[in-house]
Amino acid sequence: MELHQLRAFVLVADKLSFTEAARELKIVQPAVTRKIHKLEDELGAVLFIRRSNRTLLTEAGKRFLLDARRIVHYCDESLAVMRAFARGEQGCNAEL
Amino acid sequence: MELHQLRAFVLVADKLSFTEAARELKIVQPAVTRKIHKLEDELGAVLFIRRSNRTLLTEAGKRFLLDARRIVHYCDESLAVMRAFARGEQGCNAEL
DNA sequence: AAATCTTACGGGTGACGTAACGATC
DNA sequence: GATCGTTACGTCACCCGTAAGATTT
Repeated sequence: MELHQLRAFVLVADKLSFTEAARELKIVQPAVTRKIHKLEDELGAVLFIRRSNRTLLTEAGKRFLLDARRIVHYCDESLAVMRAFARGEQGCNAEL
Repeated sequence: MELHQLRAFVLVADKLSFTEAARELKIVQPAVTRKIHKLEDELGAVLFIRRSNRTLLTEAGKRFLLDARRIVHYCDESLAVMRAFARGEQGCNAEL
């Protein structure tokens, strides 16, 4: 399980569309399909119901979305904090 | 930023040793070095003080460790839950 | 027929492992 | 001189994009 998979999953879940998610991620639809499929394999659970026109979340998908969203959000936040912190204290702080 | 980087970081921080972390990850030391360096580049902050024999956390490293540990733990937990969930309800639950 | 997701295929980037190097005790 | 982290290098695997296929409206 990797972050780029979670980011893709959250986007697809939000848009309920692989096409839209791909556009936002600035990659191509097949790439999104592969990311999600690999994630599903690793989880051992199907996350979406693909119905030609409509894309829906399964129960497992709904459940996982809560976690995925929180994880992604937390990572983004932490990354921003660290970058700000680093900017503020350019010289790395040794403390031996 | 990816999970495998965070996992490596947490291990190195715990052991305070790239060598030990590599052994646990079942990869080789240079691979760990590269993971950490890439992570540091992305964060824009140095995480470790490499002092020949000793490896220490910088202030930035200490700070980031809290987040990284939580994120990794949360991912592992969520993954376990999802797998259990999937095991319990083999047939994916449609709900259209 | 149009739109959407999937599968197949070829190519490029990234990560790994081995080996050699530098530094510290 | 032994240990530990880094750098260089060649190889392999993974992921992407293009193209073609299947399905539904």
